[in-house]
Amino acid sequence: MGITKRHIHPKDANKLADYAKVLSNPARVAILNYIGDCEGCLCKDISEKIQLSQPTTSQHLQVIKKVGLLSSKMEGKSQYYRINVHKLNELKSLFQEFFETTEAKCC
Amino acid sequence: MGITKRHIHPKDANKLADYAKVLSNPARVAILNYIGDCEGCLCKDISEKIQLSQPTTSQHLQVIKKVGLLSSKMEGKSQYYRINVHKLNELKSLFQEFFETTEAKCC
DNA sequence: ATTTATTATCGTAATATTGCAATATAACAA
DNA sequence: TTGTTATATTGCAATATTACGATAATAAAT
Repeated sequence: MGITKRHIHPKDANKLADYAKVLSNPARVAILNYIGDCEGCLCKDISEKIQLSQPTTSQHLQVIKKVGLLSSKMEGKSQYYRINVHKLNELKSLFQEFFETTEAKCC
Repeated sequence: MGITKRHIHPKDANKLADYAKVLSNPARVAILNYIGDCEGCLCKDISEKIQLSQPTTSQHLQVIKKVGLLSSKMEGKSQYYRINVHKLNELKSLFQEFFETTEAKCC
């Protein structure tokens, strides 16, 4: 089918899976690593750094932004991307909790 | 294209993405949650619990097993799946490190 | 031997994802 | 206005993923 049956799974499972999906592509992980390195990054610079075309890079940026991990502000013709630390910490807690409860249960 | 250009990305990025991909489907997250609850789980029971067909459940189990998060042993006609705690902790550390270094860099 | 129970694999259809070229959009500069 | 620069969007082709029915494979029970 290709379609995931989200409705049959617990909310928590869907939520974690959604966040994991953002991290499930190495280009997006590389983007987050790179953005972490500078403060306010341009799509063009990112695309050069990660060696993907500008349209592809832009699309990945939208995917990451959609879940709230990125914020951006326009300045002139440049769009500066930043990591949303608040959201990053939310993810960090979610994953940590998942691993910890899973470990606690299975032992 | 549909094909991910793994070779252009850093090893770390590919590794994290590979693990994230396993968690990027709510059925697999639900499976890990359920297996955490019991010690040694049957595919049949899991498929009933998560409400997916036996073949689909079996496939998801193989995906999780492939990255080393599950071990299994045959007993009679039953296959008992267990969580590999060692691998689980490896993932936990990897994700934690990713979030922490990303946070440290961006502030 | 035949049935029953459990799991894995194969084949297939539907949908999703990835990546790029081409194009559109927007802001500034000359 | 025209040109330049940076980004987003659209359309598309190739591939991946998801889910299931049908079928095989295995072991125990009758």
